[in-house]
Amino acid sequence: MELSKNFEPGEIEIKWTEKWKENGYFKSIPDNRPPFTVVIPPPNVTGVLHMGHTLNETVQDILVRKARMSGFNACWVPGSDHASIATEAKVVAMLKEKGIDKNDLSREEFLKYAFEWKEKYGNIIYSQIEKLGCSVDWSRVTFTMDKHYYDAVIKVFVDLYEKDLIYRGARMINWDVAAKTALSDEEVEYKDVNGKLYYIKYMIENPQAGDAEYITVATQRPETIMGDTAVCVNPADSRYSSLKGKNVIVPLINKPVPVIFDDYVDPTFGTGALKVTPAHDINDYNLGLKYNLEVIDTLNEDGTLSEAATIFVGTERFKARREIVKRLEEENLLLKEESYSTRLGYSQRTGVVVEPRISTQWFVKMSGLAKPALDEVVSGNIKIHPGDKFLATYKYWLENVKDWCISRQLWWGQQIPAWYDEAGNMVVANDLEEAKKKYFEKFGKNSLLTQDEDVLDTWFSSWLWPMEVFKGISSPGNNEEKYYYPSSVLVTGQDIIFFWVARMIMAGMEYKHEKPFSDVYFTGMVRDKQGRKMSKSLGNSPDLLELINKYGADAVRFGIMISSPAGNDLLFDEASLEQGRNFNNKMWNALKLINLWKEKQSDKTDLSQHEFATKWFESRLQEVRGEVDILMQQFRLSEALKKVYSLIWDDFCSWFLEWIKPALDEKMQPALLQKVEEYFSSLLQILHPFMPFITEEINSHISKNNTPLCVMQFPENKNPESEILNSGETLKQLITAVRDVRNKQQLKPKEQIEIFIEEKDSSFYKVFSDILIKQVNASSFKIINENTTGCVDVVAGKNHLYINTGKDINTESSAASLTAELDHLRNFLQSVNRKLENEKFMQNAKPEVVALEQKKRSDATARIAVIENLLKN
RNA sequence: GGGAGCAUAGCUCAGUUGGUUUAGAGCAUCUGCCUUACAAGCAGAGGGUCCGCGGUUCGAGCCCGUGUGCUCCCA
Repeated sequence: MELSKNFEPGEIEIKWTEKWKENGYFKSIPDNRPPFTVVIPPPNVTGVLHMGHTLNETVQDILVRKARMSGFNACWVPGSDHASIATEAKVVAMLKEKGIDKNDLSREEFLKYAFEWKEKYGNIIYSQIEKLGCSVDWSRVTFTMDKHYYDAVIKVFVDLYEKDLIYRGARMINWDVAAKTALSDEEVEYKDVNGKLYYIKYMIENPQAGDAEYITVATQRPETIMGDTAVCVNPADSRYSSLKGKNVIVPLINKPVPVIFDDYVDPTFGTGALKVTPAHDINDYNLGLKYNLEVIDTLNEDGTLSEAATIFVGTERFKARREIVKRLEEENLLLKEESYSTRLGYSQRTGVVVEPRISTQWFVKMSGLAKPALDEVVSGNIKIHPGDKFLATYKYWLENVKDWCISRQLWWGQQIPAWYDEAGNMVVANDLEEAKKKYFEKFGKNSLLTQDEDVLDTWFSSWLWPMEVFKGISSPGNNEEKYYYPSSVLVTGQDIIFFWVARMIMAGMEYKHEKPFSDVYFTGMVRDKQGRKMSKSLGNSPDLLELINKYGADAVRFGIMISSPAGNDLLFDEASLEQGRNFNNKMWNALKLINLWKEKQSDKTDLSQHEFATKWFESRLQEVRGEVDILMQQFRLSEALKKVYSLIWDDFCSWFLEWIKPALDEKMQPALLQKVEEYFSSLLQILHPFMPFITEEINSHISKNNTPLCVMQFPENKNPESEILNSGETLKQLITAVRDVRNKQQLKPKEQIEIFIEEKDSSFYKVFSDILIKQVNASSFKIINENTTGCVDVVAGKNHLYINTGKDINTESSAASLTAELDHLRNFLQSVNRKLENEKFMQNAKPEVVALEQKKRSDATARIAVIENLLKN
């Protein structure tokens, strides 16, 4: 069969995707094998895969494929979450384009549009996961708004409410004025910004003669002054002691408010006088509670000034600030402006500045749930990788966790199962019918009940993910759950350690009394090659499908894994994808070489001349297979891939294939060819979890076995023979050293040389002398006992070679390099001798360390003698 | 402001309880090659004050202290 010049991934990827799917290789049903369960961190249904996902899914696929090939019943559950805020925003925008205002729709109508939208766009993400080669079980796709999932979320809400772990109350919460909903603390991102501090006059009501007419209050937010209900100073601050019992006049609205005295105020900050706006600042709110102050909410839910503000009603908050500053100036109430660096909270979802707002919301009590989740990780029952980095963060958060605000003023999501009568009496129940029953039991009457309008935070559904994908909440104790739960590894980004990971552990401990996963592997963040975060606004995030089109999925997987040290951020550079593509071609060309050999086979059956090469390669294979196993158990996937890459490119292609390559006029022995194909197939098997498509494709050309690699089980690994590995290393060293001489002497490839080696143990060299001769284009290789003249001398390790190039030799440059090496060796020997002559070293060092130093001394001494001898001649 | 992590070749990183030839890899660089699998390649080479300073030790890239720089988390 004619093979293309280079590997062409496109059609091959489609072919193998189909084949895997048709045969259901990734479908998992419980059986006698041990399970290896992974649940995908559900991406937003609205989204497309970005590079962070790509890294994540690739890591999971590598682990899952490796497990599937190692005797496990591997089950990787795909899915997506409904992403309340993001999706609702997209649907609202889509409706707007159609000329429909969300406010004109009923909840049911809106949800109908939302589900239509989800059906249309929600599958993009799945096709991308498939394109990447992810071996997920498509029969298990789960969406956080599926019927059973929805019910499970409601069930958990009701249960936690009945356990008194959920409550409803008015609290200061983070308000997103764009999405018009409450946010949890974790959804707020703080950024340093340059703000301004405005110094404003608050006139004193009925000042006494000789007293000041006003006090100066510094504020960053003049637009909130209409909500002021007091001015607070420190009781120890002598500047203000005369104000006891006085009122001051709030500027612009001319409203008198009391001066209160509290330690909370820092006299050294600003002017030492604080305006108190209980509705718009958490600290002011607490002061308000203490001093029983009125709470005046001067903002609407969309961030415009409310009726309560009385002036600038309907003006957007930042515009209102500018207008108010202008008016204060006009009225001579603004003393000065000062630039001031501060921190502002931004909504993670919409990017707008978050408003602290008093609002009645639902909360989960966290402290009780946090304890078991903390213990599980601290005790090592759940292992975090890399642990040194994240354990402390995890601990700190759980030890200081605050209650979780779970209600959102949206429609897209699980509607809170609380029902109210007209007087505001409430029951919590799984559905209306149950609510009616409970209501009657509680209040002794029937009444018209209305369900809470709000939905639950998306994380309140995804924290059940590892359980409910197996229906562990909606039908607990079912066989699937028993078999697959707890899952094996969770692979996710470190940015959602609190949002998701910690909460999943809480939920798992609460509902299963068992961890949801045994290991957590945190991948780093994908940055561009300048180290900047990838973001839409910077436009530095490449399109995954374009990359796959350009390089192939295997090359994308390779590129992202090779530059992804465990847990560290990854600097994404297309050059690494190129490296992956080149690697594909390298393997493709090895296949082409083997195919050429197939076409002209000899009838010879004597393999003895290739015994060294084959035995050596077998041992290398075993050695690397063992190393890769260990690295993968430690989640050091990048290093494992590097090992396999080098085994294939260097050991197999550059060394082994060249060593056994028949001369131009010779044919290939069938028995040798078979071994080559076996080795290649083994290599492809080791590489398969990393690069599934090309490995399947090449293997299908060379393997007699029809089983695809994705389900082919790894053989039991044997121990490599260290002696032959050592000999192989020596042989490589010799070849390289002689080639270096050839280069330096500027020999043409076709010019032959003679090699002599000085060594007593000739059998050591005999086993590979044929290979050496062939690899350096020598006419002969002789073992001698004395010095030879007219040759170039080479010292490779302990081996001393003489090379007759048949040309005049450049003795000067070789003498210079020998002298340099001699210097180096003498220094080295000196440092070794210092150790060996040190009594304390001899007393304290372990015997094997001493022996090693002695060996270093004798080796170095021997080499020095060889070089000195050379330089004499 | 509190806490964590990192600093090794031009770049990205390995370097195991302190001792393995006075530090390794990939990429990049340089030199020579159109050698019949592969120029998206082959062969070879160069490249390091292990961030600074101090300490512990017979011995420090590794342990301790301190300074500097960067990154992240929390308020």
